[in-house]
Amino acid sequence: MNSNEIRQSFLDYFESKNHKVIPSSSLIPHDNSLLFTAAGMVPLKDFFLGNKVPESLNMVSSQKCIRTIDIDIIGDTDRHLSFFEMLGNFSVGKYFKEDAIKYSYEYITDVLKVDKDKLWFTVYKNDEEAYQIWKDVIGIPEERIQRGNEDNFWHMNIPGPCGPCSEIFIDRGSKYGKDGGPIGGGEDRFIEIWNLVFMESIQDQPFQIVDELPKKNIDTGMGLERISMIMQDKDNLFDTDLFQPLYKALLKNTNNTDHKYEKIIIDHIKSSTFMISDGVVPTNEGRGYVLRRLIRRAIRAYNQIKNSPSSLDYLIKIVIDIYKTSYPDLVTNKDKIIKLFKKEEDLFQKTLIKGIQEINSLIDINKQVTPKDAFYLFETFGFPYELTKEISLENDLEIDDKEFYKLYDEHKVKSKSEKSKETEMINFDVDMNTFVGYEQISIKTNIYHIEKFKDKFILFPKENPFYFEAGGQISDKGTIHTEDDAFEVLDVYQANNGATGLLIDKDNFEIDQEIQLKVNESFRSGVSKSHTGAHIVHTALRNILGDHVAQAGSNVSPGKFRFDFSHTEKVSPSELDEIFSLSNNAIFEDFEVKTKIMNIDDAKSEGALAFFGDKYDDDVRVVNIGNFSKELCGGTHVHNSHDVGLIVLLQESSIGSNLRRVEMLSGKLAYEFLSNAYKSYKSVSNILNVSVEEVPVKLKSQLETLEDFEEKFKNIRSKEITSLVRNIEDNAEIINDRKVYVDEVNLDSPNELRNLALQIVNDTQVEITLLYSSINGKNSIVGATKNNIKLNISSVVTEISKLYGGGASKDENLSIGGGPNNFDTVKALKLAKEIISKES
RNA sequence: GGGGAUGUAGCUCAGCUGGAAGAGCACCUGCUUUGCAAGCAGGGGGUCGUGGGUUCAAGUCCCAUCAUCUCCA
Repeated sequence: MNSNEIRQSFLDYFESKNHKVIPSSSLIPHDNSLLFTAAGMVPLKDFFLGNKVPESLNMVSSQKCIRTIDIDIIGDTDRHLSFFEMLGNFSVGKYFKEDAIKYSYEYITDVLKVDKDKLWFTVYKNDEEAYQIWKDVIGIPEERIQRGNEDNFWHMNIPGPCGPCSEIFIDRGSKYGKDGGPIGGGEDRFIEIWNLVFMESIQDQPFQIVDELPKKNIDTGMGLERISMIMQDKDNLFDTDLFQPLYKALLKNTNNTDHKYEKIIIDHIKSSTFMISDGVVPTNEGRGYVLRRLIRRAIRAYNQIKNSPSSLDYLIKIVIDIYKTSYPDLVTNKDKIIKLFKKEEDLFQKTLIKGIQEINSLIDINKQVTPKDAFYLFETFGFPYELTKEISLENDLEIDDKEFYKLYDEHKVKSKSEKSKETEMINFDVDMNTFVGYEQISIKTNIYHIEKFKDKFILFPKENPFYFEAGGQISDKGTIHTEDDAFEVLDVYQANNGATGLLIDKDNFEIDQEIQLKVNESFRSGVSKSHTGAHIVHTALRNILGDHVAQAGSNVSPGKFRFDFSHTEKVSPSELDEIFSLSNNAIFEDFEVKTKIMNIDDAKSEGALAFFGDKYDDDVRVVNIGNFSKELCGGTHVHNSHDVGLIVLLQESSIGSNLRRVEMLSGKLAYEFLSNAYKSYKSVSNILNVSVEEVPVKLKSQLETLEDFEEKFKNIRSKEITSLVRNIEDNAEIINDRKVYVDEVNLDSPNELRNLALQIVNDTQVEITLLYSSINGKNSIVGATKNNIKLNISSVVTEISKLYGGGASKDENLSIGGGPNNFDTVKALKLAKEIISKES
């Protein structure tokens, strides 16, 4: 059976058992606390937690996943992959252990036709129920059911749902290791193919069960790669049809075979392809950084074994070929994937060249490479440590690994960021309330729950019009009214089930009390203008710059908004101009803004943009701005594009490689900005005494005139100085047969003073000169001699400058000095002459 | 979010404890020469990223800011 057939048979089997087939969701999870979708249940989390109800309680999927925790191990083993597909069947409170176990057994033995005698099973140590089902209902001999400890208990490491699990293994026979079953036997012999999780309890700490879940869920996962390996009777994952085409193509371009490097390349190129396709861009932070590491690790491995300078992009095409039927997006995004990948290849090439330069100069100068040097190379230049070691070894230098990794760990600790306020988890046990803020901003309702929070209180109203910060839009502001009083809402909080509460600092409320909630109207309308504006700008950016533009974050507040997006280069002024005229024209088109709840598949097929990664949810809220923009969005918006008023671009900037940011104003703030700008402009036109339109031309000509005058002034000044120089020549005195001129002069700048001294010794018979000038009340002294004079003028100037509390430069023929203190100039110059007469 | 580094001529970069802005390549002119990075002589080209500050004096020190590279979370 090839892998496509296995995937399909799995979906078909469970569809026949009343499961709804759900599509693989994006690798970018909706939940921003996760880097990537790492399991089939990630997109379904809200259903399992009871926050939402799915259309069908039984579901089945083949979910693409990324796991990068052990990225450094990939290549060393035959088991680790960064990209894999998880086949899974799920039940939200519908069926439980017995059916889950029956289905899995039937699928494996009847559909895949795996030999029953090769199957082994594990259950959690005290899960008697599962044990009984395997033994009595299915009829598995007791010796092939083992009881496990923590490996057989699933939880998320936080307070929340948890439960035992049961795993299914296949015995690959004695050539893969010793007998004894999955627990105790050979790791490579007993391969885990399927994990069935029975989510039934609530824990407050890992393994501390405090309660039963009201509804019991089933969550299972079977790695497609592993089951393919079994079904295709291969030794390892890389020999399956999911990897073989890549492997064959790679071998054509390499000389010596090294399995480690081959595995790294094949695995990483696959995960990179999928990640870029789902909108990740190589950058220096977050998901983008993981992608960058994968790409660079692949290139580095390729450099070790390739036989000619070449790009790895040919493998991307093969990845797409393997997966195109299940993931047609790959084909659509092919050009984008290759473009971004090659760009990262080029960038890495540059960092390698730079790094090699640095390490060579270290070896040349210091004759050694310390662990500190190696870490410096790695941390500042991104130069791979193994490469540093290799080059050092070629020069008979060794580096202490331990010392290097010590520095690395120190750096990791130093980089740990402090928790921001927003990510604080609030674990209140509170029922869900209803958000009514799309329709109403003022409402009478009742309090159903009050929570003390630090020295303040959080009220939970049954119906809530306050928007909680999400999708970049900041939380609403407003007030709570009782019959005779009003309280300001200090902040909006959300409990982890999604119930929204209002923070106040007064303890004046009680459960069931009726209150009037009022969202600040102008605040809300300001935010809505900005949010609709952000959608318009998003579309404009995509229209002008291209479809690779994807939102990387946003911040929406009254009158101001900013939008971060992926883009590989600086946006040119003319592009910005186009983007903003397109945006403002959209405003003037009077597009109606309509929100509607629709099925996600329909939304997608209509081309709606998903701001962040999609999550599986049947119904999504889609915001349409005429036919101009269509986005999935939970935020608040104005009713018509003209309500935005105006969009002004403040600036475009970089926030990291391949990431740009635009900052904008909307509505009244935009008007005020332009109005002030116009006032300034108008006042400039008044000063120049021309009409506003003529300002640029007039200003330019004025500046040219100014330049002209400066030039002329310089000429006049230099003539003046020349005549001054002649005068000086006449007044020079003879000291020790040398023509010497020492005097105070009146000049405008230290530069002029220096030039004067140079002219005196270069253009006249004077051989030694020392000049003092008070320039803007500051003491400047300069001394110069003809080249053939032995006197070190620097020492003279230094001596004199000391009188003023300063110092001087050290050139023997020209020295500039000065000092901050007051001193009698006549005395100073007299002393200068004395020194000159003594030393010359 | 936290750390490290860089920004000087068209390009690649040097510039020490502050004291007259440099090299190589490229470019222009002339001579020599017509063969694999051609030689010689001369020349043009710089807001030293930007804005402040300290100082008699800042490419150099301090602060802010922008841009680029890079490691970590």
